Amino acid sequence: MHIAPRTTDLRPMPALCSSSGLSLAEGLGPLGPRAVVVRACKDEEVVSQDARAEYCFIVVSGCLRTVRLMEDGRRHVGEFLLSGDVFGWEALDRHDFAAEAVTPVVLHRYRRADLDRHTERDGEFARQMRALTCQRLRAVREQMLLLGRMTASERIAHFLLEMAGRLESDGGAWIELPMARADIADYLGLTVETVCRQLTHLRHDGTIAVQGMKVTIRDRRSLEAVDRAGVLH
Amino acid sequence: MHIAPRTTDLRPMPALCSSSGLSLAEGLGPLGPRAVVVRACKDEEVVSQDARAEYCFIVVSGCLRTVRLMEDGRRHVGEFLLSGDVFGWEALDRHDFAAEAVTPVVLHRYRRADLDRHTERDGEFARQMRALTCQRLRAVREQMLLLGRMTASERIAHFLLEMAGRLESDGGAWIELPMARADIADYLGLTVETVCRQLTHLRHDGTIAVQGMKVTIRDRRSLEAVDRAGVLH
DNA sequence: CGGACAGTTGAGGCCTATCAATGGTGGTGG
DNA sequence: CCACCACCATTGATAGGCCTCAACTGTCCG
Repeated sequence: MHIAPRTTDLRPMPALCSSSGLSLAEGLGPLGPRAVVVRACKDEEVVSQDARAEYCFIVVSGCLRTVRLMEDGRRHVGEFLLSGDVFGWEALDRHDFAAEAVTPVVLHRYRRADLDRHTERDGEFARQMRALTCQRLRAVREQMLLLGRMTASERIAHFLLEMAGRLESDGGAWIELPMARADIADYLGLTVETVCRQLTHLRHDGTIAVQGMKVTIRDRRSLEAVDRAGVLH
Repeated sequence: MHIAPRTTDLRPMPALCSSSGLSLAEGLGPLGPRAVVVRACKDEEVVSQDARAEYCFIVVSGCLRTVRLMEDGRRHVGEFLLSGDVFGWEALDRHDFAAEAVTPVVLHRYRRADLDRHTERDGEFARQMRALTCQRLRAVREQMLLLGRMTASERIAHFLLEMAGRLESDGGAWIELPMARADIADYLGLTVETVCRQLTHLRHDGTIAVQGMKVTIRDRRSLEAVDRAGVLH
């Protein structure tokens, strides 16, 4: 595993509030596994595809992407990881994808062996980790429906709503997308050009406003009308 | 949850060998949760989408599909479940997809609450269930790459190799696909017509032979050459 | 100021979806 | 036992959505 070179201080696991509503920290007392703070700069690889899965991470700040590459260069982004998200826990022997920093990131790193031991001792912690994995599975399955059956405009609408829900809006309605168009394209199974065109289309409709990486949703109804096509009932 | 009406006998959990190399039965002694045998006929729904997740199932024989529907009728098949596969374990509060019988199936049904209790008592069992969930996650992620970035011919090649690996070949090289073309199409994010055309193309190439639902791979190299595009290295 | 790179927009083509028709097969009822 | 029907599989013709290629713009940074 390729770890960012500036691994720094060692400290007990901090209290951390997960954006997904679950906290890895809950249930871990001062006797729990210790975290190593890891930093990575933009586009740096934190975990290599096929690397032995020795560590597990929590995102403290910043954004990462999980990436799979094909021989001929085609790329797929599995998911974006934001503050509070956990990754590396669901690996078996090896990571089956790479994790790269989309922005500069701060992570807490845990030895999986330590967490495994802790899991066996703390039933509540085990339950939470299991729930985390199940949530991940649910999210990935929803993405499968998107990739298999949705049109480009539906994918974009879905993506914008997802990000609006996960990212902090700074008081106003503006959200700052941390990732580039290419990342969005590889996440949605589209090309950069198609992503641009769809955004332009929504902009001309007045549904959204775009300024570089900043986006604001002006007409949430319209977006949801497109996105709702993907939900039963 | 809509359970097949012919729920029958009650019996202690049987020894069962999973096709994925893991057995839910392992680690469960005679004191483990009890299984109810459930049967469902072709196309019968075993679990409804959004139903409360009360039960967990192991496939004893037959084949099922997990299905998600969109308002306008578009359908997505998440995965095919074969003998030894477990489903319902990874649900949180509710199942986020339906499970339908592709062929007549026999299942063993467990109360999730019972399994949860057993999980807390038996660390080895818990580890196995966790590994099962992780394997499922890995499989679903691979499918994401397929849906997001592979061409129709690559998807078909990948599918045939996957099924050849999972299904019993009857001594000869012939495998009997349990599912219809429409199921394959919804699984691969294609249309029925495209699936047919790709199979025809492979047949004309001499790569495979097709007789209805029976398929045999005549030139494995060719298939792998197409499929390998999806794997790194 | 210039080069690199991300984003945007345009033109054209290809792959796959859509629509339509035919062939094959299994089940059912006369 | 066979005719009929429903359904699935297959094949063809056409259209459309998204990709590919290309040019241009804007921005950041050396």
